[in-house]
Amino acid sequence: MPRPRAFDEQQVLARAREQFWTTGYAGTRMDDIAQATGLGKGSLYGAFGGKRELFHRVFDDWCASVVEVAEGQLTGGPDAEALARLSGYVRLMAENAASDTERRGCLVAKGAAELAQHDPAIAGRTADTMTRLLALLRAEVSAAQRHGDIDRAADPEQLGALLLSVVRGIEAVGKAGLTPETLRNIADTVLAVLPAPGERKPCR
Amino acid sequence: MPRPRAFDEQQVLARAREQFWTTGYAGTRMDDIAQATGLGKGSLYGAFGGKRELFHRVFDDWCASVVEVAEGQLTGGPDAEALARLSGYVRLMAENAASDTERRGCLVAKGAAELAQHDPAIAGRTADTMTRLLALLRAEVSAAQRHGDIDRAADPEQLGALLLSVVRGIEAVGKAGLTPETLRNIADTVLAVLPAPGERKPCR
DNA sequence: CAAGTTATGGAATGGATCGTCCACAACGTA
DNA sequence: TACGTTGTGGACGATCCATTCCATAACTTG
Repeated sequence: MPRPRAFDEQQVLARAREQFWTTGYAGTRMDDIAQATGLGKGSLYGAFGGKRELFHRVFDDWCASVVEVAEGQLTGGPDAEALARLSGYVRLMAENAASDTERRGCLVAKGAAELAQHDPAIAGRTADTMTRLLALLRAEVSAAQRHGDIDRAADPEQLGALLLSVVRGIEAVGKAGLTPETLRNIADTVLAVLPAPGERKPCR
Repeated sequence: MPRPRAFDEQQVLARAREQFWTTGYAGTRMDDIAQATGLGKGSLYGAFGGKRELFHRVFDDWCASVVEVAEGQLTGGPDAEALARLSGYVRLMAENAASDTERRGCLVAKGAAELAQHDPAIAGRTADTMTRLLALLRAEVSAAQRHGDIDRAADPEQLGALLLSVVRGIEAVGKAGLTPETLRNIADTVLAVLPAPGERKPCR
C-alpha cells in the first residue's frame, strides 16, 4: 500500500561514500549529497536519519569491504602459497595507494583522523577493523612458516603487525606525497626482509 | 609609540596548537582559541590574520619540529653508532605513539587528512616534511652500512623508505587502536629484520 | 604632559548549513 | 475508482561560526 522508493539505496550510499571520501565528514554538506544523488532532503533524512547516521553507514560498509578484500586475498589456500598470498596482498595495497592519484587515501584513515576521538562508534569500528586485518595477516604468516617459507623462530603475531603497519604506512606516506614508485618499493622491501628460514641474525 | 602586546605569541601558538591537535581544523572554533588563550577576537585576528593563517603557522611549526626531532636523534655522530641512532629514533617514535593515550595522533597526519586535498600549502608542507625525513633515514642507513651493521648490498633509499613507512604506520595503527605493546613490538621487529651483512636471501 | 599609534575584547554581522515541515505525488488495496 | 499510506523535494527556521567593527585602553615619543 505504501508508495515504493524511487531510488536504489546502494546507489545512494555509493554516491554518499564518494562525497565523504573526497571532502571528508565536515567538508561535505547534506545538500551536496542531495544534489549528487538527485534525492531531496526529505527522502534523504527519511531513509537514513541524518548526516551522522549516513556517515556511519558508509564508514561501516567501507571497513567491511577492507576486511573482505584482505580475506579474499589471504584466506583459503595451501600453505605452499601462503607467502605468495601475503606478497600479493601487500603489493595490492601498495598499488592501490600508488594509483590513488587524487590523494584521497583510505576512508578508514581519513574518517578515523577526523572523528575517532569524539565518536566512539567510529573508534570502535576502526579498532575492530585493524584487529581483523592483523588476525588475517598473522594466520597467513603462520601458514608460510608451516611451509618453511618464513623462519619458524619468528613470532607470527609480530611479523603480522609489522606487515599491517607497513600497509597502513604506505597509505600514509602516499597521501603525504611520496612517489608511486617509492610506495611499490616499500612493499617489495618489506617482503624481501621477512626472515627466511635458517638465517643467522647477529644479536642486536 | 605603539601600545605593546600584552601576550606572548609563542604561548598563544602553543594553545592554538593544542586546540587544533585535539579537535582538528574544522572542529575548533576561533572562540575556543580566544577563550583558551584569553585573547579577544580583535587581538587574535590582528596578530595572526585568520583561522586559516593561524593553522598554517601551527602546522608549519609542527612539521619543523618533527624534522628537528629526527635530526636531533639521527644526525651527527660516528658511523659506528648509526644503527643505534636509527634504533633509538624508531623506538622513540613508537614510544610517542604508545604514550598518546588521548589518541590524538600526529598533527601532520591529522591535518593532511583533513586539508591536504584542498589546500596546496598543507600538501606541499607535508610532502616536504616526508622528503626530509626520508633523506635523514637514508643517510643514516648508509652510515650503518659503511660501518658494516647493515648489508652493503641493500639499497639505503629503500630501507629508509621502509623505516619511514613503518614509523608513520605505527602512528596510524596506534591511532586506530592497537595496544601500546603492539606498537613497541612493531618497532623492535622492523629493526630486527634489517638485513645484516652476509645474510643469504633466497630468491623470491 | 599631549598626541598619535597600536592593542584589546566584546558586540554586531553576514553567510552557511543542518534538520524540519508541508503540500503534493505515486502506489497498492478495496 | 477512491482512499490511505508512504515517498518526494523544495522552502523555511534556527543555529552556529568566522570575521569585522568600534569604542576604549595602554604605551611611547616628542
